[in-house]
Amino acid sequence: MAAPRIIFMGTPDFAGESLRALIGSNCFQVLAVVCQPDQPAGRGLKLQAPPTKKIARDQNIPVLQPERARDENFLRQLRDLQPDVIAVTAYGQILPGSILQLPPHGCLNVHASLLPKYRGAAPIQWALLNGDTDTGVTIMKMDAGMDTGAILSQEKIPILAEDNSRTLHDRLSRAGAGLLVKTISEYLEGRVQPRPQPVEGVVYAPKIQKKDGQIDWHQPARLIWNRVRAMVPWPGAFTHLQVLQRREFLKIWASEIADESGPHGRVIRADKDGIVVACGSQSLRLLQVQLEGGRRMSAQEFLAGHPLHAGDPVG
RNA sequence: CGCGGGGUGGAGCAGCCCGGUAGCUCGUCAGGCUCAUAACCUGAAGGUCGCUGGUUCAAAUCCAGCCCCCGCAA
Repeated sequence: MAAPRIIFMGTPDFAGESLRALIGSNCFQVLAVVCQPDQPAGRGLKLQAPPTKKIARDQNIPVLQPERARDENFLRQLRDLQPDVIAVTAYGQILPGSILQLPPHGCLNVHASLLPKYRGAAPIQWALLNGDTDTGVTIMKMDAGMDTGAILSQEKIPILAEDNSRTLHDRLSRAGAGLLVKTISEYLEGRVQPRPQPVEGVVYAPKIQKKDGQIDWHQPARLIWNRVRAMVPWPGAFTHLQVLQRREFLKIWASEIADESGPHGRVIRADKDGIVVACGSQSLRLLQVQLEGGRRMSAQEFLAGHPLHAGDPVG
């Protein structure tokens, strides 16, 4: 049987892993890669090519970047490629029915959670925010709803104490990529059937916003710790610090829960072992921080130039 | 030309506005104290002050250009 004809739709690094796996498996003909248009990003707001576009370019695979996924010309281009199936990973736009129904075998999607838990844009962050101890990836056959498609396969992945959204993202993207390659083959050969998602256990994981990084020191240390882990690398859990008459942003990149307690939002102790800040219950030891405009550094380095003492307010 | 902060011994910072002896915390090394220590005390080493040019008797400090790092915004 000839190699299945696939179109890949996906934009960020998470998708890049899937794309690489599809190409690397040598089992498929990747006809085209569809991703979001280049966006102004970074300092200076220069146009940046999405990760998947770079991969496609290196492999001489045609790239399509429609402004809107339901654009007529774009749909015609897709149709002309005559895909057997479309693989979608973090594409970034809702796909209209006209695309979902375009390939004979439909559209398969990689989602970074064990559906129906965490439908939506930020499944990884929400798993950490909620302090889950495991999560996973799901391959589903897409339908018109938001991550409501029938499940083809799932793989459970443990969440470690030292995980943050970045590390978990990386692990899940690799797991998703592997599972995608395996599942597509089985699906096209008719060896797996889509199973509707359970009606129980639906949880939504809305997009994370900048303000979600704001730390509320009234909360128990464990919740704040979860937030710190969830907000790496973006937007970063942040609080404020009085520095030389000025209230500055302080991002917290790594922390651990400590037992000491005190008035919340106050420094309990600041030494080589970290900056201990009292929370609603227990306290949080800040291990790695970054002041506005500065580099990310260990608490010890930070303290060398920004002395903090017991009782100093944070937040 | 999106907005803004910054580049000063190994690390983190002050000094810059109002030019003129290189400062602080930590680390390193040596010595001391101690049963002992990452604790404490004493001392020492270590810097072309991002690069280039300009102004000046004199530039970390003022001016111009360039390189690099970071926050916001996306």
